[in-house]
Amino acid sequence: MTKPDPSPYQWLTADSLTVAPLLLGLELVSNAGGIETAGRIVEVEAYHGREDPASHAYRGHTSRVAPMFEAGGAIYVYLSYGVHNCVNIVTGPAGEGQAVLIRALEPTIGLNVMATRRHTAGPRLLTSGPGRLSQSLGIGLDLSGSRLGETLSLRPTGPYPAQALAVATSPRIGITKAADYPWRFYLRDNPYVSGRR
DNA sequence: CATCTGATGGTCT
DNA sequence: GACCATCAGATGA
Repeated sequence: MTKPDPSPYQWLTADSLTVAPLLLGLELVSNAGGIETAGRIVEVEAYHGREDPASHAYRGHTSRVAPMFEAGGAIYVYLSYGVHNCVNIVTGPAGEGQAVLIRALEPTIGLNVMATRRHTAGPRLLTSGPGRLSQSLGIGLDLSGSRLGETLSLRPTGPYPAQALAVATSPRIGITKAADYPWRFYLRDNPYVSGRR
């Protein structure tokens, strides 16, 4: 018999830029409220720690961003514009402050539940965007600081075509100096990738 | 299609 | 009191 892997998320302690493209194609599963909803990750955004001006960890360790300084596999949720929750998967070793923002999913499980939570049934409006997908999966601020394997987990899905991986290097909003490294990863031509380019 | 703007609340200064 | 890793609805072309 095979014993369950005690640490199936060990690979998330790698650098956020390494982890980000590996998250594409995986299914993000939520069991919030005891109801299963899920979607395939099609767009992510990598953030570094203290040296990345765009990162919430840039200004150091505060209570809000404390989960970002946990070891890879932790969940960091923040409230955006007073309206939307956004989910990050923390990466890197403890103390680094790295994370990957989940920007878009292709909905796979519980579309009806998502439609109820979102007050719309338009498939593209369910999980195409960080605020939308969090609402669809029932992800609240209370999940910040939890770990994958609790309410949220990752599950492998089928492979995607090699040419589907796309990378953007355009400068982030708020950064004077253009990002000199790739930071946004998405599945090319996937209809659920968010509109922002 | 593109661009603009109001909503709204936690966090930090 | 300022600042947002966003979204929906409105308006104009």
